[in-house]
Order: sequence, then structure tokens, then C-alpha cells
Amino acid sequence: MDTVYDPQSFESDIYHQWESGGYFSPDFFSDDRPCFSMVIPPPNVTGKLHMGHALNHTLQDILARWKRLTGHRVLWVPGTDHAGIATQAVVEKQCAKENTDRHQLGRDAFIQRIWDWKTLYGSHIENQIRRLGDSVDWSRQRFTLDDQLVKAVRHHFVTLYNQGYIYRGKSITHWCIRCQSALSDIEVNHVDHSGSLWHIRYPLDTGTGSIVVATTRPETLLGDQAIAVHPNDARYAQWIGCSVQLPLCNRSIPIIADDAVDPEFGTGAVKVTPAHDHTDYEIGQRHHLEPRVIMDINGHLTGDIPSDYHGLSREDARATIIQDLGEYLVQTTDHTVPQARCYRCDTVVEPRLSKQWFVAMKDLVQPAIAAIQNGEVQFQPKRWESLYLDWMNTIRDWCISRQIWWGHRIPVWYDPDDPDTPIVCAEDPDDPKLIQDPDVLDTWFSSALWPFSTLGWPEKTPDFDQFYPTSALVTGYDIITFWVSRMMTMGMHHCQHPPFHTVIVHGLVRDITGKKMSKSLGNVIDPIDLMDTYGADALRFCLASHATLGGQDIRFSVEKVESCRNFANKLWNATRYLLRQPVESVSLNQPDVQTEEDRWIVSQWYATLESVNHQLAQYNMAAVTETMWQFTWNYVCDWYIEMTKSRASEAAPVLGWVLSQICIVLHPFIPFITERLWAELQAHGAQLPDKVIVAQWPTVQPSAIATELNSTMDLVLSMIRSIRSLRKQVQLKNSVLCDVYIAGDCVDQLAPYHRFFKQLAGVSSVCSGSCPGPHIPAVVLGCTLGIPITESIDITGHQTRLEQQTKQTKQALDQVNKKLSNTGFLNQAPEHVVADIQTKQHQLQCDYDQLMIQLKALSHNV
RNA sequence: GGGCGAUUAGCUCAGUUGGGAGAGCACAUCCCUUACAAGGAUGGGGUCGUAGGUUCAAGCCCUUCAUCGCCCACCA
Repeated sequence: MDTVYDPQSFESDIYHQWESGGYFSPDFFSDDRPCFSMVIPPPNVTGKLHMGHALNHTLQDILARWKRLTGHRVLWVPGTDHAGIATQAVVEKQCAKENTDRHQLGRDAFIQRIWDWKTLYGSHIENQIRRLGDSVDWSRQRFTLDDQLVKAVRHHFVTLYNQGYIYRGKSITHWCIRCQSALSDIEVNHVDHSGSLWHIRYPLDTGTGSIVVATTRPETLLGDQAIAVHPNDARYAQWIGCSVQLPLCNRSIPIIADDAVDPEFGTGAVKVTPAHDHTDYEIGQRHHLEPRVIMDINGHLTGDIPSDYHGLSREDARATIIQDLGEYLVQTTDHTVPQARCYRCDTVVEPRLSKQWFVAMKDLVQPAIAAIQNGEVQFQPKRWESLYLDWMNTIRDWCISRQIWWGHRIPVWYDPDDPDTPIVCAEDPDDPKLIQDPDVLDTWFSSALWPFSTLGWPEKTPDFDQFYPTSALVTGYDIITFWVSRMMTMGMHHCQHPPFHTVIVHGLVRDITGKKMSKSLGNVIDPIDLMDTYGADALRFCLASHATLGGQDIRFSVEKVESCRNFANKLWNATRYLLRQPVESVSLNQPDVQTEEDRWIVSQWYATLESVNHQLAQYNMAAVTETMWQFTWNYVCDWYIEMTKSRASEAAPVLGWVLSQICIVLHPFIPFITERLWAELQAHGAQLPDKVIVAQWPTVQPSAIATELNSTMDLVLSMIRSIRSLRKQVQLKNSVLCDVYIAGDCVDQLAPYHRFFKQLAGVSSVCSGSCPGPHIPAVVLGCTLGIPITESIDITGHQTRLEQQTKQTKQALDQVNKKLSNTGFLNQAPEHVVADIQTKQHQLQCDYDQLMIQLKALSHNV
């Protein structure tokens, strides 16, 4: 076995063994064990693994491996998403470098370019997933544009259309002038932007007087179709029904009254631009105003406007119009305006009137709402349910058409002679005269089907029968609305069952200061780099150790990964230590114990296993890492191995058993090293079955948990620590042995363990009773320790230390006494609490008495 | 404007039926002791954001405020 733990040297080989051996397939087991299934949140096919993936995948793989070990046929479906806008944008950028664009190339050629790109880079993300160790079934890998998934999406669309949930309509939608596409409501982010509020005077047609409106978007003035005021606003009541002159345009628009106007804001009068503002569109509908489109898909002015403004960008248009307004502009004030930005490219989004396809959501989501309300599906942590429900309860129609080329093309055709009658069908129609709708579907429209389309739906496949509904979904909270809600909705609708019963929601990985990792901030940590340096296991263990029940965001630090690598190293070296002994008799059968420390470590292990089982059942991965760290490092390495060094060969079966247990239980967290160590044990003759990935999860043996022994051992450990501490205080060199006198109640209890004092605390002989000669005293757990004074001992300051300890003990004692003299406490606190305090009081009193004696003796000596 | 989360040791964070304030890292001192210096031993360090309340007892329950972060929302 290599002296140095070098994860790079074996991780990929081990992954290959698993993958080629078929261990990731649920079909590895032919018996009728229960199924456990999950689908991976499909990453962008040409994307790159980031820390968010690493966390998300680690948590899923922990579940998958844990379930496999506890007797399930596990299916974890991998796959990738075509990620319409994002992927197209990347290839468009590439085209731009070659001074071409998609329009020059033409639709077919451009799409072919994206497919080429996908072929070139699509495997990157897959291989990065392999490096993380994900135990996904690659034989069932899916891509959202696979033929079968195209079939599913078309079936999905046609079904919803025929049921009346999908319709085509003209409406104001968010338009990204960079992506050149419509966006759904959740694809825009609202960001506060410090802008201005311009007050513009519109003269009344009567020639006398004028009305001043306040606007943050003067460039839309050219599309104004009315001025609106609140119906109850006394200031303007007299003018409702009159008309005003639209500056710069030489046309007249009416003054109308509408409830949507807030009389408190600005001047209480608002310009109405129905074609370029959501609220204005609604006002326009109520008042039968004709929307006037004045901006094209690039954000340039167009349409029926004064010719001077034609072709200006929206920014230039604003500047020009402000200048041209002259005396019509009466005031400009600073104002923070909420800007809608594209969530993909951060470009300011333009509300634009256009014809799009929509899904009517209100009725569709009802079963998905009920499934949460009746507890059929549960979020962990529970608080995310309210986000989900808020979103679902206020849901609006979903704009699903996108004016890009990469994606599922809408399965709708038109007869050029009758373009207003869509022909909706799942199969391409034969009639060559028909023209297919140029738009593609929102990527999330296909993602919504992922938990069942990947299993073969709409066909009734064996996989669908066995694995739908899936068992759990693991995701970050940022896509609850985008993805979880839609999978729930469509799963309930198409399959009559929710796509999963548990949604495990984790936080986002941020940098150490809490900022989002982003290229522009330069604070991105690449998980691949981390795995190169520290190994996949260290990264996984680190991420798992952050995955607490609260699902808080993670402030990620490389130092923590390093400490987790050190933990793996510790396990590596403990195994190396074991393998110096014969391990032929090591097996998964609980070993015969020879000594108290053997019995103790077995007992501690079962207690640990019991905790871990409980923590896993709650998905409290962070707690598991902590529990296992403590057991492995503190109990096994720091104490058990040290205690048994004098009888290493005899203890090997016990240590071997303990380490193999650790390997199984830690395998979901650190699969590579545990598989490697398992193989090392086997190679040295240990009787361990196959691979740890398919081992059997151990069972707690309650009868082996020895509570009394555990507390005795606690006492032994405390005593050893005290002796070490005392030795350190008197600056006794490690190489120098000393005698120790122990007096007090626990003397008899400690008698069988004196050998440990010699082995672990540099004690030459342990004597019972008080030290007769000059000595350095200490008091611990009601016992008195004494180290005889020799020339190696530095007595400086030990009186001060004793006084300090006395003071602290007195304080603690006073506190406890106060509690015990409180009748309220005695009468109302539970018995066991009172008993605990009484025990504590007794102990502190003993310590205190001893300390006083020691102090007195000391002053006597002086 | 509404909702949610956070505030505990220098840093990152645990602390779920209210009764012991904890971990890792960092720091200090000693030690290259044949598993491990990616290590061992020992030690220092916190009035648990603020102000009240409930209780025999509050980091934990209730209320106030403060600071930071996130989400939602048609105030032009």
C-alpha cells in the first residue's frame, strides 16, 4: 500500500471499475428488493461543472449509494439539457467571432453548428460528473433533444392543446433584445436602478392649460395613446374626457380615468403606452386604446412616429427626446426605478406586444398545489413549501414560445392561405404546403417532463412502471419555481401522480464572503481544480459537511476541503497501520473481543451507527460527517489504536472490523477511498465480499452497546488527559517517565486500566493513595492526582494554577448550590434533571474539598 | 410594499421535544515517538445582535428594534 494518500492515482480507475462492472445499474441485483429512483437535474449540455453542481450531485450520490447499501435497486438517471437560449447564445458568440450570424447561415446550418458544438463539448460535463463519482446509470442517459424526448414533448404539447390549456395570443411579454426572444415572467429579474423621473407637460387641446405627467421612460412617449388619472382625483376630475396634444407628435390623445393610477405618485397623472408597458396594456384594454408599436425587436424606434426618430436605439431615443421636449419638460428628479433584466444575459428587457403561445396555468396547477397541501409531497426544509405555494397560488399564464432556433420546435403548422388556423399535431404532417411555426419551446417546457420522459413516457415502459414516481428530488432553491413547480404540475397532470415524494432543497454555494460566485467578480472556485489538488472525496466530504438541515447557503473555503483531505489521509494511514498486522481473520462478522478496550470500541461503533442511521433518515448529511469524523479520528485513531499498540496483532481483527464498518458507512460520502481501502483489505486476505459499493449496511446490535463501560472509559480518558496536562504544566519532557499517585473514590474503578496510563501518559508506575512526599497535586473528577517532585519538574506557578482551579470550581459550585436551594427548581424540574444537578454538586464539592486540602498543604509546606 | 432567512469563539458554522455552550480551521506551547508533521499532546478564546416578556430554568418559545442577505410585486 502506498505510503502517501494520493487520490489522483486511483480515483479514475475505481470509477471505471464501477461503471464497467455494471454496479450503477438497478439491474445489478436480480432479486426483488425495493426500488429507489432519482433523476439528475440536467445540466446544460455544453456547460461546465461548477460548485453548485458539485454540491447537488454529492447529495444525490450520497442518497443513491446509501440506498444501494441498504438493500435497494437504485436508479439514478443522468442526462443533460439542451438549454435553449444559453447554448444558442454561446454558438452565436462563436459565429460573431467569424463575422457571421445565424441569419446569414440559415436555420438548418446554424442548428447543425450547435449540434456540432454539442458533440464536441457535450461529453465534458459527463466526464466531470464521472470525476465527482456519481453513481448514475449511464446506460439510461438522456438528452432533452433525444428522439424519444422530442416525442414526449410533442405529445405533451398536443395533449395540453387539445385539452384547451395551450393557446396562442397577442399579449405584452418580456422581450430580450439581445436574446431576440420573448421570456416568461420568471425569466426576468427586477433590479433597482438609479434613474430619473421626468415631468412632461401635455397641453390641453382646448388651448388653455396643460397636464403634467411623470415618467421614467420618456422615449415611449411616441407610443402614448392616453393620459390616465385616478377617477377620484379631484385635481383632474374636470378634465376627464378632454384630450391633450402629444408633444413632438402632433396628435391628440384622450384623458381617461383608471383605478390603476396611484394619485400619490408623481403628479397623479400618467402617460399610457399600451404597446410597451404591462400596466398600460391593461389600461388600454379597459379603455379600448389601440396599442401603437414604436419599437422593433432590436429596441430601435420604428412604426408611425416622426421620421427624425426612426431607427434610434432606445438609449439614443431617450436622450434625443429629452432634448427635443424643450419647454415641455418641466422638471427632472432623481428616482430609483425597478428595471427588468434578462436572467440569462442581464440585458434590460423590453415589454413588447407580440403574438406568443401560452399555457393557461390556473387550473392546471391545482392538483400540484393539493399534493403539497395534503402532504403527499414534502419539502425539506419545510419552509420552501410556502415559496412554492405562493408562486402556484398567484400563477399567471406561461409564455412558452421562444424566438430562437435551438430547442423543441413548436409542433404547429399553418396553411399559408389560412395562417390564423394552427394545425397542431405530434407527427410532421405530409402536406408540403404547410409551414411549421418558426418558434421553439421554452426549455423548461421540456424540463417539466424530465422525471417521466426519461423513463419512456408517454410509452408504458417497464422503467416507467418500476421507477415512477421517483423517490426524491434534490435541488437548489433557486429553481423551485422554474423547475420543481412545473414538474409537479405536469407530473400530476400527465401521470396522475407527483413525480417525487420528497424534495430535498439545499443552499447555494457562495464565496467565503457570502457573494455569489461569478466570472465578473473573479471569485469562482473550480471544483475540478479542487479535485485535482485534494481529490473528489475531500470535496464531497466538505460539501456534505455543509449540508445542514436548515439548507443555508454555503460560504465555501478551500481550507475546509484541505481539512477533509486530511481526514481521508487519516483513514488511509489507519488502514496502513492495520495492514502491518495479519488481517486474514477480518470479516464483517462482529469479532470476538479480548479486552475492555475492544469491547468499548465495538460499543462506541454501534452507538455511532445508531446516530448515523438517524441522521441519514433526516437527510442531515452534515451531522453524519461530523459523527463519523469524531468516531474515526477521535475514538479509533486517537484512542483505540493507541491503546492497542502493545497488542496490535491480537487487536487486528477488531480494528479490521471497525475499519470495514467505517468504509461501508462512509462510502456514500467518500466512495473512492473507501473502495480503495476495501480492496487493500481484501488483497491482504481480509474476508470482505465483492466491492464496498454493493456491501450490506451494518445493523446496530443494541446488546453490544455497553453504557457502563462507556462511562468508565470516559473516566479513564479524562484521567489520562489530566496526567498529560499536569505533565505539560510542570514541563516534564515526553521522554521522562514519572510516578503518579491517585487517591479518591475512583481508584478501584481505574485499577484495571493502569497499563494505559503507562502507555499513553508516560507514567512509570501508578500508586494508589496520596503521595507521601513533596508533589505537584491536581484534582480531577473527585480524585487527587499527585506527581512526586523530582529535578525534572518545574514547580513554578503551580500554586497559582491550583488557586485558579479552586476559584473556578467554587464558582461552578456556587451556581449549582443556588439552583439546588431554589424550591421552584426542586419542585418543578423533572426528577432526572434534579438528580443530574445533585450528582454534579457532589462531584464539585469533592473537587473543591480536595483542592482546599491541597492548597492548605501547599501553604504549610511553604 | 409583502414574505423568508441570517446574527453563537479571530474565521466558517453546528446546536429540533427549553436544563452541560460545541466542532473544524486559525492561534499559542511542546514533540520529526517506526500508521499519519496532511501528524501527536496540551492550552487560550464566546455576557449566543438589541431591548423586553413567558418559565424554577431561555442560544432555543413570544414581542420590539437593529444590521446583513435573498425572493416576490404593474407605483408610471
